Amino acid sequence: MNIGNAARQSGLPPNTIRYYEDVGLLTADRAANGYRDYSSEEVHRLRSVQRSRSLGFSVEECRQLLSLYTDRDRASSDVKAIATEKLGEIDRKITELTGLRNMLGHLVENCHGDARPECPIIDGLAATTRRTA
Amino acid sequence: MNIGNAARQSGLPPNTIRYYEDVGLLTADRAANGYRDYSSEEVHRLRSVQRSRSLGFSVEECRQLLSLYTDRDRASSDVKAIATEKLGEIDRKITELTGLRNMLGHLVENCHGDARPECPIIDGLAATTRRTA
DNA sequence: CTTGAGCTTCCAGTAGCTGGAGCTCCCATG
DNA sequence: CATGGGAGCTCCAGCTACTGGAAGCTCAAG
Repeated sequence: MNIGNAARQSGLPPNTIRYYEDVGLLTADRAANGYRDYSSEEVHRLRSVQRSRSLGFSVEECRQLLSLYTDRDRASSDVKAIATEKLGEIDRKITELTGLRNMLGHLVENCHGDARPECPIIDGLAATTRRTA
Repeated sequence: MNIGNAARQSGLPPNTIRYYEDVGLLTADRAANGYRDYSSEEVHRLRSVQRSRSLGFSVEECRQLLSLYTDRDRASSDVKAIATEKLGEIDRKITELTGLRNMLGHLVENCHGDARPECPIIDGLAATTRRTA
């Protein structure tokens, strides 16, 4: 599969995929004509990076996450340590997103949606933010 | 409160806070000596930006999110539209994080944590990724 | 009144793309 | 078989969002 197809399937622009290759996040086979050639496994890796990046993980963190299910030579204790660390971050992110979600959910439910600049929930938000702090 | 204190309370480095001021994401009062002076409200805004950025929202999106509970002159319909749009994104992020969480959770639970390079779950991960695709 | 931590501005550098120029390649159509 | 267009290639410049450091000012403690 060439890069355009891989791009569509992974949700990443071709240039970004090339960039990830440049920085060693992934490798691509080359066809006889010099075109990059992606297996479906590599496309899954691409998707995984796309997802992780959009969730606020750095490229370095993506590298770690990828290594969890790619480096079969890696010791299990290593896998466990990294996975556990990332789990903590993920749980924190989920908690924070859920808080944000609730806040915006209230906003949507309680606002009138008309042109009136009065939104009863907005006043509560500072307090909400304060509680989370 | 001066910038160092605001930095500790918001989790953002001072230079980043100054940068956010440069790009107009927030404003800071100035004390007589020229030092920036932050109210607790502004610290909450900082925390909110820190959180949103770490969750993969761009600075522009943070600007929108901030405006939801700051611009009291904004029409409610506007607030509702933006909030609804962001809600969708947040739900998607939560779903993806939950998927990632489950994957890593299995990894941690089922790996031995010793030096053996055999981790029974790793084989399943490609399939998991495939299912999510 | 000095010392040092913390503040100021400004500027250079880095991470992570993004878009474009200038080229080649492939394939469908005339 | 030629040819036009869409997709690939490399390389490079530019952008976003910081990050770190220099050079200088401020303030509280000793």
